Amino acid sequence: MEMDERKATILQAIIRNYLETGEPVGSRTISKYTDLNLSSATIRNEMADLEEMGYIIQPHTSAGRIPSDKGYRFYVDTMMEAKDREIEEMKKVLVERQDRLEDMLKGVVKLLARDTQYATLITSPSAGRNKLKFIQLSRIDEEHLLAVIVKEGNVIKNKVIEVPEPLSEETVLKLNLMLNTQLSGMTMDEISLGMITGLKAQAGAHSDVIAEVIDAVAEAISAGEDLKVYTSGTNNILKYPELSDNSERAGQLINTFEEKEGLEALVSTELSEDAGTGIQVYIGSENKVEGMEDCSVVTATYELGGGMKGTIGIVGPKRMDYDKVVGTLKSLRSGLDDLYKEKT
Amino acid sequence: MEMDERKATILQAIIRNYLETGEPVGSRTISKYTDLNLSSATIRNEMADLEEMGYIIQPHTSAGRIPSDKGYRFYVDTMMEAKDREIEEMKKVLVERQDRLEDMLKGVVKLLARDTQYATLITSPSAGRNKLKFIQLSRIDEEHLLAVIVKEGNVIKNKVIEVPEPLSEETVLKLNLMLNTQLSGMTMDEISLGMITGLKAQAGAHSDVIAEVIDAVAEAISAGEDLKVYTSGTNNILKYPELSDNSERAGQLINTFEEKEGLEALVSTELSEDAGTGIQVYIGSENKVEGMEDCSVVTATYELGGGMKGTIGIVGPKRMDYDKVVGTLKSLRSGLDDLYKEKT
DNA sequence: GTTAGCACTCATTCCCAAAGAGTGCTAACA
DNA sequence: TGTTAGCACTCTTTGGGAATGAGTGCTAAC
Repeated sequence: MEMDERKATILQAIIRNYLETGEPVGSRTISKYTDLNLSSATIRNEMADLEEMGYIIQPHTSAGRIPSDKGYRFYVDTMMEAKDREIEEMKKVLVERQDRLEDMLKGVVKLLARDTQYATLITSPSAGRNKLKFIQLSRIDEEHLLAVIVKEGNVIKNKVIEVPEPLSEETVLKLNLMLNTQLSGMTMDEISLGMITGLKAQAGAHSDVIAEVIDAVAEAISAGEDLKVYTSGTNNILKYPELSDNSERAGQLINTFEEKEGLEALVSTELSEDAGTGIQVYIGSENKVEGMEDCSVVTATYELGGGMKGTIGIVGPKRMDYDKVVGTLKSLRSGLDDLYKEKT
Repeated sequence: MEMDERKATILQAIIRNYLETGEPVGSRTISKYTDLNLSSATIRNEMADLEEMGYIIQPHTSAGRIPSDKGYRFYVDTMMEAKDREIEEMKKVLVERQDRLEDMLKGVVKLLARDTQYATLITSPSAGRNKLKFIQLSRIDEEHLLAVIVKEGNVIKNKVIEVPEPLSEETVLKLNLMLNTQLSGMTMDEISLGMITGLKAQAGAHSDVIAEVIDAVAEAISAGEDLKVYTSGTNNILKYPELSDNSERAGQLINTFEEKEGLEALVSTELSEDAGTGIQVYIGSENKVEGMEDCSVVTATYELGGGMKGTIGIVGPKRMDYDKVVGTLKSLRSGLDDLYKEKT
């Protein structure tokens, strides 16, 4: 059996209709819905074929058909067209350019949730290169030292270090100089054990301080730099009966969103061939997050320049409005691009 | 009509039972449940009285009674006894003393949610005194300056400032000195406009940098220092039909928790007479958060010493297990106390 | 003051019939 | 050979009682 044009049209019609209503769709509906001028009987024949081919499913005898994962996949792959939707509002928010990146991300994800009525998430951009720019030690008081670690892309990390006895201003200055001459411009890999031992030796009595600073540096530089995930619109999950009527599962989903557990998994798999659009669609069990088998996920990676990359994601039911979602994400990407360009 | 001992016993029995089952409770049940040895008919008489007095409500004729807000209030006020429950697990987590306060708070709130099966929240402790300890300016690169602002309690804020033209190391040192001699130890109120103008004049060509630093200082010092709220167990809301069967409302609740909107309101009202326990109970519409009229909220303030104060809250249905919740919060408070003492 | 008894009220449950949606198959048609 | 009309059949959904049962209020007796 082959997929011919008419079958494709019918499949498309079925999916479209199902996306709107969430109800199984019957042959009669399609007969009227499309402009093929075919009777319901003919449609029925075709539908039987489509079912045999695995694109649609009958929940029970004498119900209409609903798309299978394979059906959705076909739809997404072949029929999706980029609609440049207007999302003026979004751009406006982006352009307002909150000085705190964090707030901007929260704004974006919230707006996106309101616009699409799905659950959304965004990860903070991670600097691609992970180089140390400089370190600044300062005395806070007798017992505490503050280490400020600045990375490429002006990402900053603070750490308070307890010191057993007071250090003189002079000592602090010396340590500062030492650390910066040795470590500036280094990446994690380049900081060798030998170097660390050398530093400690130089520091003499204050080697324990150095050890703590090095720890902080390691923490700041490596460790996925605590990838932050912001979410919004979790409550939208309740709007789709197929996700919420099993309250066990709904609870698990909500929890996943609240605790952010496993969401990185959605976002970290860049492995697919996204054809340069930066947009990826996972249907049903195509995503590997536990409890999300009944959801579809659309993700887009964005760039803010300087190797700052992050991911935006939308999670909804399988009968998601793929057209709209993909369109929105595309505009959003370009919006973020513009933002960066304006800024430079 | 007066509240005598027997009425109180019956009311208590009704509430206890309702907390367990979530179903309206009838006279027959109470007759067997209590050790008063009264027949159901007598109980019915008493219940009629209690209803007249406003402590209980009949959802419809020929249903059992459920407690009214007033009934819960009576229960909470008079019958609650401190049970020192064992929460070894919690203490253990606390004692592990994660170096990052943030992680600790997240851990606590999560554990609390798992233990109680309600939705929970915690606010980051805010330093009571809001004094400036010192300011540190450093050059990041040609165009950027980093301002590190350290407050009492070693709370740190960073701000990257763009500068039109490069500043020499010397200038930065001078600005540093200037800022610190003038501003160290100040509170928000003490920094007058005159002082700011004076600083700007001293800075000469670099007065715009000073302006930005002052802005950052103001932001750091005032503005409730971005009170952070962490939540957990939002999905527990779905476990209580009286909250979740109206999916509109459930969605709103979940949204409130996700966006943290209005949760500050729960937490900021210290105005009540908490008799030194630091624990407060809001029943039904006693709390002022929109959409939370059907919930009860129990909050406890905790202290980490040095004027660092925060609030823990538990949100659940009105038929919350008040005994358990209050007990848990009490232990938790003392746990946090211990943690602080150990540390000093 | 307490209790037994009884009539009465409602929400809930269950069952069954009717309706309705949709299918698969067959036979007729162009 | 593809399309269509028609029909029997299958299942789900809906709606309406009837039965159930929990619980009350009231009255009369103890």
